Amino acid sequence: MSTTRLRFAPAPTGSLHLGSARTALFNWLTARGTEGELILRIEDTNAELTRPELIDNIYRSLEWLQIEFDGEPVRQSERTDLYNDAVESWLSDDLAYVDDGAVRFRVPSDGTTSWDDVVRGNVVFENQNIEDFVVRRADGSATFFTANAVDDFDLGITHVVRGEDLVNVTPKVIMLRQALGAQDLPKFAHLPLIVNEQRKKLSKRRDDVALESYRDRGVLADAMINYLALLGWGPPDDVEVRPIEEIVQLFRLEDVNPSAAMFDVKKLEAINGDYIRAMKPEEFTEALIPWIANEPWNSLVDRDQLAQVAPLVQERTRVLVEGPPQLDFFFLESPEIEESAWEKAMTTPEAPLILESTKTAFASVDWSVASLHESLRAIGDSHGMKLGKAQAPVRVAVTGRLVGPPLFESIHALGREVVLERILRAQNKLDET
RNA sequence: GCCCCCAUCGUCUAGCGGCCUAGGACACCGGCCUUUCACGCCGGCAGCACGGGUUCGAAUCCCGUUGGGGGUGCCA
Repeated sequence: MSTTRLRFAPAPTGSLHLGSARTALFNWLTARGTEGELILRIEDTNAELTRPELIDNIYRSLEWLQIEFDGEPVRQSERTDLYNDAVESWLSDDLAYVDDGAVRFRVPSDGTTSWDDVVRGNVVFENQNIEDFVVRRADGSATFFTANAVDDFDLGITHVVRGEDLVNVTPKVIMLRQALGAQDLPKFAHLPLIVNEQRKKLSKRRDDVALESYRDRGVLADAMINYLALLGWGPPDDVEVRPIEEIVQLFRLEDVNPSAAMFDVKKLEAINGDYIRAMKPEEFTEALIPWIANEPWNSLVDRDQLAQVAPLVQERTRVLVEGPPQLDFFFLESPEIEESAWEKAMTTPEAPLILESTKTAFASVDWSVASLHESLRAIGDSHGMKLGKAQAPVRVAVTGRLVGPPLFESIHALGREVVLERILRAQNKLDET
C-alpha cells in the first residue's frame, strides 16, 4: 500500500512541451523517491482534444524520457458521468446555478481560500476576488476545474505537482473539492515556470518548446532528463551531471526553487556532450546511424568503416546532428574543399612543397598511424615547420577542411590509394591557379 | 485595471542567522596539453535589486519600494 500517489495530467495539445516534460519528471521523481505511485491522466474534457494522434505523441515522448506510469492512463473523456454527478449534486445543494445554459459554481463573497504550497509556502486568495466560474459548459461537458477536482479526489491523489501557471486555479479546485465533501487537501507544489531569454513563459509560437525537436537534433534522453532536473532544483553536493537513480535519491519537492528558470540550450548541449563522451564507441556509432541516414552520402556508408571512424568524432560532438558533417569526407568520392580553408592552408609558399613531399613519403611509408605521424613530422621539420603548421595543407587536401578529426587516424582509415589521389587532386588544383 | 507569484554571478543553482572576504556548473576570457578542432587540466571575470527594520550578528527573518513574471475563457 503506497502512501503517496501522484498524477501527471497533460492536455493533449500536440507535441509534449518542455515545461510539461519537466512537470512529468518532477512528479516521477517524487513518486519514485517516496515509493509512491504515478498515474497518467489525459485532460481531454474538451472534445477537440480527444484525437488519438495527439495522445500518441505524449506517450511517445514520455516513453522516450523513460518516465513510466503505474496502471493504465486515465482519460477524462471517459469519466463524464462522474463529473455530471458532481455537478448535479452541487446544483441540488444550491452550490451551483444555471447561467446561460452553463453551470456556475457559487463562490462565497467573503472569507479566504488558502493552502500551504510545498514550494511557495502559504498562498492566500480573497474569495471576493474570485468570480463564479463555470463547472459545466452549455454543451454539457465538464470544465477543467470540475474534472480536475473530481479526479484528484476520486483517484486519491496526495500530491499535486504542476506548473506555476496553475496557481490561480487552485482556490477554485479547492472549493470544488470541499463541495465534493473532501475533508483534506492534497499537498500542492507549484513548480517555477520555464522561461526564455526574455524571461517570458516558453511559448509554442516563439520558442522551440517541443521535446521532439531536441530529440531530433540528437539530444539524448538521459541528458535531457538530467538537464530538466536542474531547472528549479539543484543537488546538495553540487554534482550536476549524474545518473537519474542518484537524482531520485537526492530529489525533494521541498527543495524546489520557486523562481522561474531560463531554458539554456547551451547548458543542455554541454551536458549532452558529457553524456555522448560517456558512451561506448560502439554505442556512439549506433546512435549516429539515424542521423547519417539523412545525409545524401548515406548510400556510400560502409558499416565497418563507420565503426572505425565514428569514434574519432565522438568527443567533438555535443548533439548527434553534429556527427555526420564531420565524417562526410570518409565516404564521399571527392569531398568538396572549403574555399576559406584552401585560402588559408594552400596559399603559403611551403604548401606545394609539403604536398609533394607528403605524396612521395606516403607512397611507401608503413601504413600505420604512428608511421604516418612521424613521416609528416619529419617533412615539417625539413621545412622548419611545426607539425601544427605542416599538417594544414595535407588536412585540407585530404578532408577539404581546416578542422576535423585527428589527421593520421583519418588518413589511416581512408587508405593509401584514396589519400594519394586526394593529394594529387589538390596539387592539380594548385597548378591551375 | 484586478488577483497571484518571484527576486544570489550573463544563465542554472548551493546557501535555510554566525562555517560566506557567498560555493559549484554552463557561457565568456587567459594559459597548459596538442597534428587542427575538440577533450582534459589550471587560472580569471562576474552576484546577494534597493530602502527600512528585527538581532550581538542577515544573502538568510519581517515590512516597504522597485523590477520581472503568471493569471484574469463555457482552453487546460
